[in-house]
Amino acid sequence: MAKSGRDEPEGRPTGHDVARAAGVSQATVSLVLGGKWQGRVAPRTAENVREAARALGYRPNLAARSLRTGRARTALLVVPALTNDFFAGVYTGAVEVASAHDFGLVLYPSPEGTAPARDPFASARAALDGVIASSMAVESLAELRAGGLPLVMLDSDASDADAAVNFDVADGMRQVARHLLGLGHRRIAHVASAVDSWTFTVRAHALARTVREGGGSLVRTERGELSVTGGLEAATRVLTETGAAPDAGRPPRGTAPPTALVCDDDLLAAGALKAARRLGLRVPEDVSVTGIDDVAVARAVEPELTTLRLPATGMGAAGMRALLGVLDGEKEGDRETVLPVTLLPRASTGPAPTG
Amino acid sequence: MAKSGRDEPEGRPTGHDVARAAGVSQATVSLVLGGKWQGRVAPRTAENVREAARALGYRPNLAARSLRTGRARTALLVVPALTNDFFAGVYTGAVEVASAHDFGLVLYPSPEGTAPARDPFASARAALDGVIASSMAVESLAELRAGGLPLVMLDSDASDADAAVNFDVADGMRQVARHLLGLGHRRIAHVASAVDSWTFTVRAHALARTVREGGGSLVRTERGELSVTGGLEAATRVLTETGAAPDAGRPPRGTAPPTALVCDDDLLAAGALKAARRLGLRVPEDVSVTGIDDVAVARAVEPELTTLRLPATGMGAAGMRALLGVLDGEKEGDRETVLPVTLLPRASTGPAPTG
DNA sequence: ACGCACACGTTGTACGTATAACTTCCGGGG
DNA sequence: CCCCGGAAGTTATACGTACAACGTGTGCGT
Repeated sequence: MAKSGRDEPEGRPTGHDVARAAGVSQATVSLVLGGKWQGRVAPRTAENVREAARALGYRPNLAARSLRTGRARTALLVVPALTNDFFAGVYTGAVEVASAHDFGLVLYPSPEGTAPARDPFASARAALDGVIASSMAVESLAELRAGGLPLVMLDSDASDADAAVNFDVADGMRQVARHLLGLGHRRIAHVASAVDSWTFTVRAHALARTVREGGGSLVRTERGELSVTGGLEAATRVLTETGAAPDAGRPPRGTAPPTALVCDDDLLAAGALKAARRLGLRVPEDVSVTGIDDVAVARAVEPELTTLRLPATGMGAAGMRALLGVLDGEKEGDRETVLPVTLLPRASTGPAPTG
Repeated sequence: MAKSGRDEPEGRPTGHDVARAAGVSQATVSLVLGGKWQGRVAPRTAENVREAARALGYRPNLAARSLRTGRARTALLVVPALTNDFFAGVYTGAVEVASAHDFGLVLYPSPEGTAPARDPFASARAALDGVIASSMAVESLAELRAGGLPLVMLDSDASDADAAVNFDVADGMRQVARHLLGLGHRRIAHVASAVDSWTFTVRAHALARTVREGGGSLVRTERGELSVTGGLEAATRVLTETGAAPDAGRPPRGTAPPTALVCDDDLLAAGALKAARRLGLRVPEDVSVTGIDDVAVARAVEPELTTLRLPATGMGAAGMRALLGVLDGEKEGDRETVLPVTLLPRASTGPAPTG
């Protein structure tokens, strides 16, 4: 079988094989397939080369290319969790832009959203040209920088990165607050993220300020892990310790009970719905609940969540574009992109209970 | 700046830099750091080399290594969805084994669980040594094979792959069926997956057979997309069209209403819970519901789901091990690994209603 | 005293690509 | 008629690594 002539070269065809088939040199093949043959190779010849490459099923050896050029045309996307479809959206957006520029995108799910493993390349060991990191803790950010790679931060403080893409989350929180104020709510509680990254700090400030300016007050803040159970626990604390739940035993401690719960993401909000139900409170008749992100669960729960839609795919796309810009050595000033957010009023918010 | 002596070599240190620092040749560096220096290099020298490498922060150039060896020490994991934490578990298990063998693992989320993009390498463009694919449609499997890469299938038909890892899902379905039969249920409905892959076919057969053998009957099968809304729709059809829901308008069409809904995964089951609630049925008093997978939502919904725990991380780990075995050229027979599953009885199943 | 084996390395090369530098051909202006 | 310049390619080389094939020196047997 293997002895039948060696016109069939060992394994995968290389640029030399294509060159031989097209009757040119390997250098010409590289020029043509690399796209920079204008004025250097006759159109007819170029077509021959492309034809031969197609016929042989030629695929450039990425390792060789990468070795020669020093760049891998691959980026790393660091996300805190795979299971949150918000980050799935970020990935989708980023991979679309990447593909359009013939870039690869490798996904690294940083466990717990905190620190990537000692070496992010241990699992995503492909050679990388840059990193896009989402919602990271500060120390792990430093580790990434230590790699010397260009870094784009998503939804985070921009100061330590080469570029940043953020949501206008302050505006979003203002929209949420005004929505609730418009429904008559005056006593509002904040179910916040337990981790203390930039985006959550901004949310808290914008919420507090807008509520105060609108004549309401932020009666309580409880922090919880960004999950349904985290929301359940935090919201339970809010509702029982403020006396919002009628039969919770504990008396209110000076503060009147909130009529609305603003949650830092949809998972927390879903947990808050569970907490309310367990405590015998109806949503939205007794208490209103809002989320952020507009992930799938926002519409899966009952009642469906009023939430902020954050353009996740837009953020991924913008992040990838920003990274490409940095890699192209752009010195332009738009190092920070801000994306608008939209309030989606649904069934989990309603008029504040009278009294 | 740049003129200050060239004792500082351009960019990242290479094996030659390490060699110079350690007073040996680059070949020796390669031998030592490659681990195969036993009897070829003096222990003292080896230690010197390692020391120099550490001091310089040497990192082998993966592109060069890959070019030289022809292997990338990187595998691709294809999963249908990022948002399902079952697959997150698979990834976790696989990456653990990969890291232990100094392998990289690149994640490719195949949109919709059906076909990976025309070229899986377009997004995960790292050079690959093999592929681990989970729950794929048949035609896309053929595309993967066309790449000529070793392929390990997870939870799928083993015939077309170099190795396979499966759950003992037939046994699992028997456990579910016996659990329900033991609670007195005799009329059972199956909320099945809309996609028709191997694992779901097996589930359906095992369920039907065990129910029949236990003196019950499978009164209905409805298919739905593997999501909460898919489950909501399919379960609604089951409950209304069989007359299980009292005020659903449509009369039963010859079949008595089911008292239990066996769902092909936890998302479907969560949707079924919603459907039951909307139709005024209590779970488990009026109807019992079971899921499969034991993902986070199984405990997030009310009541918590009785479900089958499938060892997702175990599957990922076994898959990676199998791939490594294939790459090492093992001819051994254990091309198929079968993992046991466990029934977790929780609050969504109870005694069948009398009458 | 001679060589021979063994321990300890080194030299050389190839992997496939991109690109700088060089060649060759040809037509036209001086 | 000669030379010059552009078009159309080609030749040569380097990227950093792994490994096969070669040196060296030292101790030991005979």
